[in-house]
Amino acid sequence: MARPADPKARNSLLHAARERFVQHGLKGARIEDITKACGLSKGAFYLHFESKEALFGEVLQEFGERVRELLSKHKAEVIEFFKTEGVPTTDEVHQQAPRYLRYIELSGKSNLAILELCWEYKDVIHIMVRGVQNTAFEGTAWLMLQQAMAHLGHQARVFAEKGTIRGEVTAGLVPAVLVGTYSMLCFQMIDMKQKPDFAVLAHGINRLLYEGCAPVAHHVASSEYEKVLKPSLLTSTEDCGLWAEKTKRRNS
Amino acid sequence: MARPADPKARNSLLHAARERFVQHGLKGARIEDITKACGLSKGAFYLHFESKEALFGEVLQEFGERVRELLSKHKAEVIEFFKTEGVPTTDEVHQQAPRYLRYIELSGKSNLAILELCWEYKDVIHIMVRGVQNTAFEGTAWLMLQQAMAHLGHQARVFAEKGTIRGEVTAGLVPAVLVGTYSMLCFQMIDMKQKPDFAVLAHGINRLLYEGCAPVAHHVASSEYEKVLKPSLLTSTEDCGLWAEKTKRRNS
DNA sequence: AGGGTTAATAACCGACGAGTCATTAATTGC
DNA sequence: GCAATTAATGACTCGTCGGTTATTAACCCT
Repeated sequence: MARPADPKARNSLLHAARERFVQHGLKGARIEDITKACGLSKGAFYLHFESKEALFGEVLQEFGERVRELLSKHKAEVIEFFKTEGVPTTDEVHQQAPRYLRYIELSGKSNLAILELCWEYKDVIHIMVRGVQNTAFEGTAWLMLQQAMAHLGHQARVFAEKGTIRGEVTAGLVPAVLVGTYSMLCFQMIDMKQKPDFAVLAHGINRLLYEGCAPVAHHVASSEYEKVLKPSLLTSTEDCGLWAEKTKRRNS
Repeated sequence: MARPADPKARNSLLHAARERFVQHGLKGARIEDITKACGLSKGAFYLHFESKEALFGEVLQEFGERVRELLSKHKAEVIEFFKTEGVPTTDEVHQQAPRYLRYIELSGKSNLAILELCWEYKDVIHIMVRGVQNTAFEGTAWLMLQQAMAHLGHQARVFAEKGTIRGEVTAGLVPAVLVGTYSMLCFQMIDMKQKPDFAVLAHGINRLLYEGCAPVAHHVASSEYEKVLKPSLLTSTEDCGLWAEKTKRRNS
């Protein structure tokens, strides 16, 4: 009884929009360019989407759900591991004990999954980080990074209590290192034509981090340590307010 | 013979502009708002600056010079250290030997200086990263990050050759960890009202990184390692093209 | 075939903001 | 005080782009 819409029009618009957003940002991308790329007119866009922002919001929602899903799964796995196997001790880290290595493997698997997801949505990440000036999505990326850091900070605290992480390495530093590193990897993805071997990277990062955080082995003379380093560097080991405040700023 | 310009007008504009840029981005900040904040009219802006972009370019230039200065100074210091003291060995890292600790201290000092500089220009950094969509400065931040990674990658390679960094931790990973971590710290600065104790952080990061990268101690049974971890995770230790290509994209 | 319905078009409107420029105000030297 | 000069003003132009809408085209059903 009526004229049906081109079944692939909506999808085509979505695709073209994401592409333009990467190139010019959410604000910089012109609706007419998006529609033109699909062989449609400007008006057609509004038959399928409320606005540019609504389109991007839809994609972002999808990505967000995938991320949350992954994070809660990882959280459950870690809790399960701690419950059945316990938290690896400092010595186990130094000795490369099976329990430590199993934990690293578990952690690496989860991080690998996150990297894979980031690869799938690399354009969205790129847009979120660099393409949403003065839109409703301003700050979304930063919010997600902060959430990720909070998520990881929780875990780091467990290790800190167990003594797996030495006091010198501020507990708040661990999430920053992890999130920072993964961010760098994500930022580079947009320029890669083919997917690299994330497994190696995820694994390497975890080992680097955990072994780097491990306290100095008991058998090592700690006197050397005191002799060389200026004590002034180490007086304030508390969090120096760096991770305290839950930021709030910028609304255009 | 002529009316002199208000001597503090230019500086006042610079200051107000940076503030607005942080809040609304380079494009989103309106010239009239900037001038209004200084009690001036729109036209006055053009007596002092070619355009908004020119103003920001001036500030950025200044920041860039300070950064380059610091990096080249650090490079010289490291070269000097390697020449007079040599590169710390794996065992020295494990034993927390004086030479290793001196190197960490040197490295920490330099990173501290960088953090201090970032604090001074935290608004500029914020703008560069999140406030230059569709301007000539698009991608500047990313470029600087890449340069920093290249700079650090050079150093990491020296350590890799000496065996201080184990092959498993991809050499390219080290710069990503460092730059990523420092980026996270910089991103947080804009929301802090007072300067935290960067010395503790800079020191902690360096130790975490170097000790995390150190190969497993000789006396530790590496058989455990092989037993638990799937070999598949470790087959491709090469750079998987992640750090190869010198990106080029996005020109509006 | 043709009437009804909806997709799609493109000319149009309106807001917004960068940059201009004729005009006015302030300051200096004589 | 007055002429000369330049700072400073703000109304104006102009291009851009998001969103609207009257009109046309395509399609389905009977």
